[in-house]
Amino acid sequence: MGEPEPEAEAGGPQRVRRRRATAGGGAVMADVARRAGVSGQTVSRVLNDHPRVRPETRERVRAAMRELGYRPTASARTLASGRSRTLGVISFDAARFGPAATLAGINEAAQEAGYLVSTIALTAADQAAVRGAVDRLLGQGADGIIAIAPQRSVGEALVEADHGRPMVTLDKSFGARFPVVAGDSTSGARQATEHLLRLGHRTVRHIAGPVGWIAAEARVDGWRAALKDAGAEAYEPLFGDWSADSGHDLGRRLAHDPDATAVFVSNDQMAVGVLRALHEAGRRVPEDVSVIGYDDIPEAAHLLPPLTTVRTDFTEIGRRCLSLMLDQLERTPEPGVRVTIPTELVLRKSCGHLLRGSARQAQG
Amino acid sequence: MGEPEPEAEAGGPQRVRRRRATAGGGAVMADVARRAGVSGQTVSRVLNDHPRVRPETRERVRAAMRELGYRPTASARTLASGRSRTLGVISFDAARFGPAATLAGINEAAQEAGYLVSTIALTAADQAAVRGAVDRLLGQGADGIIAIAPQRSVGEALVEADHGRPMVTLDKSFGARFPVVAGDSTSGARQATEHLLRLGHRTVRHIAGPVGWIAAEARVDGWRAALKDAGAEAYEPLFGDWSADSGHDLGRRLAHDPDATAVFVSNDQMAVGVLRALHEAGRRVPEDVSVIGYDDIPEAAHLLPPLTTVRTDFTEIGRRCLSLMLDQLERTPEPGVRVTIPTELVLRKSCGHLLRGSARQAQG
DNA sequence: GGTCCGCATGTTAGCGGTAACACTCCCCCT
DNA sequence: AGGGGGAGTGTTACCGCTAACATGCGGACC
Repeated sequence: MGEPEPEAEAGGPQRVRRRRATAGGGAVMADVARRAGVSGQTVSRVLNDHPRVRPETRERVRAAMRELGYRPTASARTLASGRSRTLGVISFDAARFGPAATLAGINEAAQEAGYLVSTIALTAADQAAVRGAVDRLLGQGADGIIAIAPQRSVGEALVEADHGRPMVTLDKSFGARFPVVAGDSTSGARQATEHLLRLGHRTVRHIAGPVGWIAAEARVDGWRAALKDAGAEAYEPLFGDWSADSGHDLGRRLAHDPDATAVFVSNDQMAVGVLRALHEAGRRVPEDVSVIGYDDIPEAAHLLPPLTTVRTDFTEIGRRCLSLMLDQLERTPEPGVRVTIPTELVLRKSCGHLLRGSARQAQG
Repeated sequence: MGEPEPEAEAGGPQRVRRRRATAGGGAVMADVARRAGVSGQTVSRVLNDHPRVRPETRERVRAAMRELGYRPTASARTLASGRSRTLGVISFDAARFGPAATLAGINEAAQEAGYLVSTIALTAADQAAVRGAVDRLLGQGADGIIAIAPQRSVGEALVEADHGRPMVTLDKSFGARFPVVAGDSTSGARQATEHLLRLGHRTVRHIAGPVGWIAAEARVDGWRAALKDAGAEAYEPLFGDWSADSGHDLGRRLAHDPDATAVFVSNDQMAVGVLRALHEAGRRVPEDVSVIGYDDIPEAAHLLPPLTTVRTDFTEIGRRCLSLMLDQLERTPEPGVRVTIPTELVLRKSCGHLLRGSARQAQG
């Protein structure tokens, strides 16, 4: 049955054939070359769509590849060429909607561009962890790194862990060192606040994201700016941790303050908690209190009441990250680009007019 | 200033030094070896924690690595050893909470085990896409593949795309071909249904996930089994697409049927839509209708009313996937293991007793 | 006191590709 | 007719690392 091993009985203790690095012991380039009657280099050229190959030869090589089920070995290509067609992504809080959706956008776009994505999900934002992640990704041969750096500390660690390869970051700018993509949090917060003010509320309270988070702070800024422009009083924001639990806790504090008639919440999850706290305290939304969230998670339209919120297109953010990365990788990079993804206020039913001290009439 | 290029002026047109494959032009093993005064092989041994190295030598090599900022080149290691310490993950619907949380669990556990994770997020469940993903992952040198295969068709495609490397799948079993991890959907659905029956409801309606999804069908089975055991009538389930939007649509249909006093919904997102539909139709939860969801998303506790639901520990699912993978990779694999992650009914406020034809008294 | 053995380390030959260069043809121009 | 040049292909030398084998050395053993 078994084929005779080539040179199986030649003199002396033969070196053991080393395990192949290919998956499933498949064919390698030399096998394809032999079968197609060409050199390895020609196979390589076919593989890389090099123009200088006669169509007929190309077809012969392709056929040989198909027949042998040939699959190029990425590590060998990477080693020889210095390019891996792999991108590294560092993410935080990957289970939350925003980051997860952004990640999905990056993945999708990467796939279309023929890149593979290696992800490292970090929990701690300390410098050592970030640096370690960058090291592992680069060691793995990543052609570039996309870092979701939602916290200031992460951004700083990233600058620390500097390296030669292209990089794109999300949310945090470092003096035009790397291109940055971000949702326009300041403007989104401003829109939300102005909408509430326009409805007649004397001022707008704010439940913010945690200190140190870029987006959270940008939203605080936008909110504060809108209040200032309108000459409205700015209460100190309450800081949550993005979770519905924290929204609920903080919402209870606001619920007991009869002066609080309008709340801008820094994300929809916390808004869910706020809505519940208000409901439990017997304050109706939007009749007594108006609430605006942020992000427009898919469930926002179905909350009770449907939540007015600021929509962020996370998928688009992810796609833009990727296109910026490709610019750096394959075209002439513009240094220090900053892409801002516009936001849109989505009017639903959680806001109402404030008329002579009492709130009425839903308006979105 | 510049060091003299070694052999820079030796005879004739020198070959151009090829670009290094290392990131940032860093040091390579030979540099470390030279600096430590040992051979490359010894450096390699230190790198791989080989025991046969004198502690003193080991320390010298480590110091040299540190001083040069040496970082091993993964592609070279992979090429030479056949192992990449990279795992491939194929996921679907990566922006939804369940898959995203599972992915996060996998990532976290992989990191602890020293593996890197490459993710391919698929949108279409067709065979070609799945096969392509497997090919790319293997070509990239993945040591094994974890496939989140929530749909029957994906599972079948996976069997089709068979290959030599270890594999772990999520949700779908293929006659004990690969180890499988899954939440215990059937039992979770049964618990939920039985709880509602125990509260006195004559029967329980079901809003199911889409046809073809393993978990959705398992929940239908569990629900049906519980009804059968109790001798309760089984209405045809309504099939949604997991989204709150579809839950809202389907919920409207139920809301107009006064006989519908208890609903088991196949995930929490759809339940959000159902809650809204019920509210809009003027049917109170839990007084008129009891609702149970599935998954226990972090917001479930803050819905109005707080949602009774079946908790699934997605992070644990992810971790178990990884440990099963490691078993195959590094230990003696048990073939065809099936790990089932238990579920737990979390009682909150969306269910109530049905007394003499009218519902009352919240009980979780 | 020589042999055997095991530890610590070095040497050699790849892993599977790609870059640079060399080499044929064959056509076109002068 | 001879030379230049480009298209198509082959040759060679690596990329950075590891497996297998080889070597040197000191101590235990008889």
